[in-house]
Amino acid sequence: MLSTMSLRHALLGLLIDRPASGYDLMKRFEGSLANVWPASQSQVYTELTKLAADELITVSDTGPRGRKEYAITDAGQIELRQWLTETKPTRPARNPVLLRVFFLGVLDAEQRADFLTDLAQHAAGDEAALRELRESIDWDDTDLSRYGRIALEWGLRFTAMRREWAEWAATQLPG
Amino acid sequence: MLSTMSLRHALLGLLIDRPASGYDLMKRFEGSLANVWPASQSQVYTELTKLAADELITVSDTGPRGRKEYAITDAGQIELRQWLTETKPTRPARNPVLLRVFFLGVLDAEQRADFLTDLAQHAAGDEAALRELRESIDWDDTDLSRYGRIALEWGLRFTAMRREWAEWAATQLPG
DNA sequence: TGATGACATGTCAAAACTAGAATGTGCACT
DNA sequence: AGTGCACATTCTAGTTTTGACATGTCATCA
Repeated sequence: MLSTMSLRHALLGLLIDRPASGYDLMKRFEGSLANVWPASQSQVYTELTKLAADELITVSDTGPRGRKEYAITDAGQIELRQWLTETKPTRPARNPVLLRVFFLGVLDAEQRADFLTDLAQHAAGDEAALRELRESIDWDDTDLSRYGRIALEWGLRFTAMRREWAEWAATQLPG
Repeated sequence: MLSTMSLRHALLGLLIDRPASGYDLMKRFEGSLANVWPASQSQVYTELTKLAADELITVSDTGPRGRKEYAITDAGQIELRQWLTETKPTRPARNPVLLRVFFLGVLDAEQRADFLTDLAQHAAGDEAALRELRESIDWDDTDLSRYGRIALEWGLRFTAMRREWAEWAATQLPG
């Protein structure tokens, strides 16, 4: 059992709000959590089966088309709280962009400049998309809404930082 | 063959500078790339074997204690350049911190505040460590040095952003 | 009634990653 | 001569992730 196991906690966190089926969870994922913890369909169903086996969730209801609605158990709630409060030493995340930056010397001057221009433009695009997302959501008073907004702000600041850095980096290239 | 495969490119990138053994590469990793692409010892050796099998690198020399020195081949150089210029659709990265933020509502007010204070402090600590790293390195005129500096600046801006965001987020918590 | 599309779950193989154990060699110093 | 450390590689076992494939059901509407 690894210390990460974050998909399970993402699912537990969604289920603490209200019971849901795998299909429901997939859709709720897309709206919010997919931005911070992408997961495929097969992963979600596999993890739900495991969570049920570990009795952190139970099948609370069944519906048409074999629908299974899951609800979080007491043990699941405890597990979720434990995970939330456990402070992690969080090792540095992988960064494919910076990995490329390290080896920019391999390219010629024009390609290098293009690379950074591309990054700046992508960041600007992401920034615009997040702004649009912020406008499109009707923020209510629920927890998920409040904390989702805070997470979105992180994204906005991050994209701004990436854009500014890429623009600065372009000025640092050898003439 | 997946589109990522970034460890191979990290190794190719290091080998383009000069030939090295697995052991050498591990050490060079620790100094620089480990910050943007952590890899374990077993991963490095496994990948070197595969790279050699794919003829992107070859054993250029052998030494005491079974040492095998690898050199990049022409095919390897082509592969590296290709990877560097290929523009990636780059899906959103996993973010365990933000995942937790989404579920902060589960905790009580004090725990929530502690959580964000912790984040701010960790970010501040990381920022200080990076500043120290920047001072401790003797930056020369090599490519790795120039681009390493640019990557480090990314880290500095990122940690600053994280700290500022965590401080701001604390002001957004419900009274 | 037939087609379509949303609903709904599941299985599989391959690749990647984690975490460590196991094994041994050569060098330098006392 | 002995000892300890840096050098150096390999293997194993388990977990996670990816990406696809397979299978079937229900509701709606033309």
